[in-house]
Amino acid sequence: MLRIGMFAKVGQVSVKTLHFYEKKGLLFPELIDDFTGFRYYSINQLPQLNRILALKGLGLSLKQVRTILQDELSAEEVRGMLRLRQAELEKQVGEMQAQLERVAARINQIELEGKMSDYDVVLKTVEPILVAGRRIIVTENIEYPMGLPEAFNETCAHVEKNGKQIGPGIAVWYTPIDAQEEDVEAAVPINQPIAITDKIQVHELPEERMASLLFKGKMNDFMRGYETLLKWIEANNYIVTGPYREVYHDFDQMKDVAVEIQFPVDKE
Amino acid sequence: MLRIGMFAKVGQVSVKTLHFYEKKGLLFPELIDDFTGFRYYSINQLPQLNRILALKGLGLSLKQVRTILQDELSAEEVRGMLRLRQAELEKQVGEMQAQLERVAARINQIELEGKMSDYDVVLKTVEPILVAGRRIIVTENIEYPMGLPEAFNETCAHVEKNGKQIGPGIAVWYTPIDAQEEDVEAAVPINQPIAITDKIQVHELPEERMASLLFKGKMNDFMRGYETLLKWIEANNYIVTGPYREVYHDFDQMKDVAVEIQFPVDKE
DNA sequence: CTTGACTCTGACCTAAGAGGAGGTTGTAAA
DNA sequence: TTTACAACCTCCTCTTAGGTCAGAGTCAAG
Repeated sequence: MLRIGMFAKVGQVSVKTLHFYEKKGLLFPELIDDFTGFRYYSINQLPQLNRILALKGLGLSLKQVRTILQDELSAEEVRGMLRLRQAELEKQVGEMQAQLERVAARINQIELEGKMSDYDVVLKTVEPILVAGRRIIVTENIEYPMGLPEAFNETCAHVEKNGKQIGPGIAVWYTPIDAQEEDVEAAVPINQPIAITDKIQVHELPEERMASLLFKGKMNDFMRGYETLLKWIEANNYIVTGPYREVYHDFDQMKDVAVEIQFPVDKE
Repeated sequence: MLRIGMFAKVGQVSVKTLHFYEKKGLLFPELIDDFTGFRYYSINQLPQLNRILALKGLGLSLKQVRTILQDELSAEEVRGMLRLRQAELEKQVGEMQAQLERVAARINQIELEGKMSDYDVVLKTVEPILVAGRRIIVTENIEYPMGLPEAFNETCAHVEKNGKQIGPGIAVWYTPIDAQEEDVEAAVPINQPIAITDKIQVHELPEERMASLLFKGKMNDFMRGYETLLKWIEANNYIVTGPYREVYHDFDQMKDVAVEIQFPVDKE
């Protein structure tokens, strides 16, 4: 018979851990002195403790360990749990490696630019959203497509008359980023379908995984947002999978604007 | 100005999270209505939220994130934190992969044997321990070396006379596991140096990383303990790095014995 | 008999929120 | 104007696997 301290020592755990395992129903001392409350363990209980530690060492929770020990699960069931754990672990390793890449990219970026970038990229999943949109082709001065504000004005006016705008305007670029002409849509979110015209269509922007960056500042700095975002996408080994968007959260040309740039991305 | 629900939606976090970040001093609403207590955020605060999420996404704790944001750490300092995080992550990935191996080994073992093994192997670090020991060479019947019990008796008697035994007897095997003769020591733990003789030496067993298994049962089953332990060592890609030990926690030949087998191991 | 090491219970702490209770406010339809 | 309902408020408890005291009782050796 060993007192708890001794048993803890041979089992290489803390006394608190033994208290805790007892409270959780995992391992009870062979004897508890009724008067003093002292716990006494037998060396024969060491295998039980070792089993607990071994299973915990596979990353199972104490609750799972208790299930295995108490309910004497069959080999099948245990194997199932381990398979599950295996899948979970593989996922976690993958996530960690992705995180490692992001950390490395950040370090790299700091070393190159000497400071933390002003903008941060986040990965988000945007919900599908119903819009009324006017799609235009622009061939001149494609950095600031002249027709886009007008297209938004038209669309907004149409939406006002026939329904209700429920969110900030969205520009959707259907052309590759450096093409000779721009194919862009001025889209306005609505909550239910409205009448269409020959120019203004109603459709749903799909749900997508987006790499997103909120640009805040003067419009003449705007391209830096694109630079940062595209650099991030490259550094993190994503690829762009479709049309990208600009969401005009706040767009008063006189003051600072707030425009979110979103690129749909996927790994590899 | 957005109410918290809206801001949470565009920022892709929960309302709870915004409450929490406020409590932790990470992100305060631009305005709180004194009468209603309602929080109002500006879309201009989205970059702040995104920065928090980006840094958290690197695996930094919220406390670290707050340090970075509040104290406006220099690029150097931030890089230092990220380096630290990188090292930490690499370690964790290594541990996870080791865990993955252990899980796979367990699954394998269940599939081969159709049940969970009766014994569990644990990795532990044993403390250095002072012993009085009698080392003998045995050439006959090496599975149960005839001289070993006598060697223990001698050593125990000597220890009794000159000091005090402070733990269970330990046999230390200095020969490879399948050699033709056994070179084994009957060692008895003591708390301070005692007189030596020409046969009984006093020395310290070193601290070591041990793969350990507690065998409990009849002695004629004892070799199964060795089998299990050696199989485990192989399956987990460890190698044996030195003399192995048997610790006789309970060794009454008439009843079940409790003997711990310890092999010093290292990776690769 | 005293001292020091060991043990007991019970309470509070960790990270990052999730979930819920019970009450108040904002907005839209009837 | 009333009413319904969604959104919001604060406060409380819960999660893991124990760690860290505090205050009191117990054991073994000298």
